[in-house]
Amino acid sequence: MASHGVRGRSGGRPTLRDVAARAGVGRGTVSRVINGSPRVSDGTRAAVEAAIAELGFVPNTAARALAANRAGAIALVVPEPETRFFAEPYFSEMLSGVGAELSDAELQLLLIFAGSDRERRRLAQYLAAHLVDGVLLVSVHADDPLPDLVTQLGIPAVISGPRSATEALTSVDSDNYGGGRSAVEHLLARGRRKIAHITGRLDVYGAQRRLDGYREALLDAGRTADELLVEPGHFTEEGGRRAMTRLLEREPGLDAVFAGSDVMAAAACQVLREAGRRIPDDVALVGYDDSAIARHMEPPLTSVRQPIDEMGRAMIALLLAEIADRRPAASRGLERRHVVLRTELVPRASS
Amino acid sequence: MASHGVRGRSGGRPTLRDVAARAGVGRGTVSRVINGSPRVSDGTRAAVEAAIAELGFVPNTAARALAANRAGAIALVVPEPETRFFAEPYFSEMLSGVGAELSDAELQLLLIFAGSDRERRRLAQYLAAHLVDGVLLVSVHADDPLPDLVTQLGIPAVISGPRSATEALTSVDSDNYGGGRSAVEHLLARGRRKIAHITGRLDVYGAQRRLDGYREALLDAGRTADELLVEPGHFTEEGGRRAMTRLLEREPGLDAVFAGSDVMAAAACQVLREAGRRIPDDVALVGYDDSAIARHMEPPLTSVRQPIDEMGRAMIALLLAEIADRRPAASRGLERRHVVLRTELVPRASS
DNA sequence: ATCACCGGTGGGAGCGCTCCCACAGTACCT
DNA sequence: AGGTACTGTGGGAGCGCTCCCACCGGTGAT
Repeated sequence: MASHGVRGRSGGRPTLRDVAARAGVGRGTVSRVINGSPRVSDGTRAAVEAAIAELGFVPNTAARALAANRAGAIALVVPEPETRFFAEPYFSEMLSGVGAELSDAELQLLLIFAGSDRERRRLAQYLAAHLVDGVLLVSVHADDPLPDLVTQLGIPAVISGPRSATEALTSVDSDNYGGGRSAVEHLLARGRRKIAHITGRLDVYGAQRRLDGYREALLDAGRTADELLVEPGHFTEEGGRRAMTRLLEREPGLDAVFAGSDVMAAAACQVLREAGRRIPDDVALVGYDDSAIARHMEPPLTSVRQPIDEMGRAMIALLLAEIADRRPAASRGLERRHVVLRTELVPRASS
Repeated sequence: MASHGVRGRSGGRPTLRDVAARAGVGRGTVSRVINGSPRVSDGTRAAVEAAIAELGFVPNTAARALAANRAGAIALVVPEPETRFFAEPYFSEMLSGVGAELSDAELQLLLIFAGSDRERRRLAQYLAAHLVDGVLLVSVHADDPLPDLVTQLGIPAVISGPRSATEALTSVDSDNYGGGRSAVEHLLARGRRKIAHITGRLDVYGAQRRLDGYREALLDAGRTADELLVEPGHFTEEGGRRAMTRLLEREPGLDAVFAGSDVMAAAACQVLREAGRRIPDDVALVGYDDSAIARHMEPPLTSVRQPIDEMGRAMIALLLAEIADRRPAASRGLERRHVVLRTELVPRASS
């Protein structure tokens, strides 16, 4: 008795061949069924599906990946240390959007931190080994070499905040310009006259765009955008505090502040209060992100909401398209896709 | 010209066969080198390593997994919705311990949430497909069917808080009993006489053990453990608030509270203050977890620290051993391993 | 009736690796 | 001298899948 071909060593699990035998069809047909090919008659498909159910067949991912030359996984790369990842609700929300959109596709999502040099080297190796079919990049700074590495390796990628107006990678972003505008327009509509702006790090493109929105909203309203009313806050609590302090010294007559993030708005709020200013009576305050902080501040903070989970969804959709496009290897490098989602002002008691 | 065997379609990447040709050795030898087999002479090994470096060879994971019948990945399963995962610093710290210990092993870590029914079904499929070589289970409730599923599928697993004293799975835990004791002993040493305890959910084994430690420390000190001084708090802020309120009504003369978690301690702190009690003058307070909350409370909270990152490390070490043990399929089911790491009381101003 | 064509199907030939058997060579015993 | 053992090595035979070519029979055009 030859023991040849009786059953593999994969823990006794049925294989595609077993299914084919059971259903009385060829291996190719079973493969077509599990891959949803339209070139299978209804009767055959039903028979194969029955056999799959009876045997409890689950395709072997490794074999699939090997034969089809794809990894069956995509990576969400966070160029930050883990601690920041957990601290920022931004990532959590992004992750849930990504997960939701991905749950249909039979792709595994890998979460990769690239905060330290060590981790970055590991990532580079990882990408070089083509262990993922595509990459999602979030929270990338303007001078980060990561996007170039990815481009160079020819790995499909989508970035979640373009690094500049001429971003080479397919990107998803929220309308930072519009968000900045809406904050200012809201304050103007409330009768505020002297509106200051605490910016984020201006090497982050989104922060720059919020500033642009702030300026142009003022100009369009027939005012001059006074540069003395603009102060950088670097997206940090400490930066926000310093910026607010300086603004108060320089422009004690201000009656509104638009902060580039909720964290900075919270810091500004403290400084204002310490200076004896009441919110919103003396000074109106608007933040950005509509994070948990905004809702829990006293008074609750008016803030510009970004549809982060939608952004996650959009990233996956674009990435899947990139991956699919890749096979024909056709017209690459020409038309790049950029999706911009709109923001929404959430008015609360602070303005 | 036959195009046979020239180069695979894997994006032009070199294969093990290319390395073998380049080094002038057989394929088996190259395989031995990359797998660190000792049965290779030094000279040959050097030659192969040189060839690998020159070609920039990276083994194909899928092929490896297929041939060796292993997945090359392990899963960290969190039976909670994502939101809680991000909210609890516990997980973040655990993850970093796990990551640190894992970075040497060439295993991929998958983070899997199993909060919803849908996610659980997905996970079951995942495990059934043997896409991971082992599973790390954290934060599992006593009645969760997950551990049984894993056992049934014969997947190596380590659990991070045993479900009972007779946990069947290999487990890692901190010394909850000792932690409870140390909190009480600390309060006794500070001269406190009437020490209350707000427990966590008692269907969580660790919470039960903390309670045991509380009781026995009191008995060992020659006091009776008054059950009227024990009140369940369910590990939640709201639960902690209610428990403290009830304790104050029932035992207005208490002069110390040991809470089963920092969150509950924070809630208790509020209630005490509203009741006009000063901390630590009137009532001393001790928490559990030594989380960020403890450090930021006013006054800073004395708390029992668990070495969470060490626990993560230990889990990986045990899991790797389980996976290695599995091959010989020898004496299974007999000796189970249980590691208990010691806790440490961190004294601060609240006691 | 002849031919091209197309939906539906079977199965060979790999994908790149690991496992394991076979075998050469050396060393050490009887 | 012949046996035994062990180290180091080569390469065949898969692992379970996808891809693709060949083929079969039924249509519609010629």
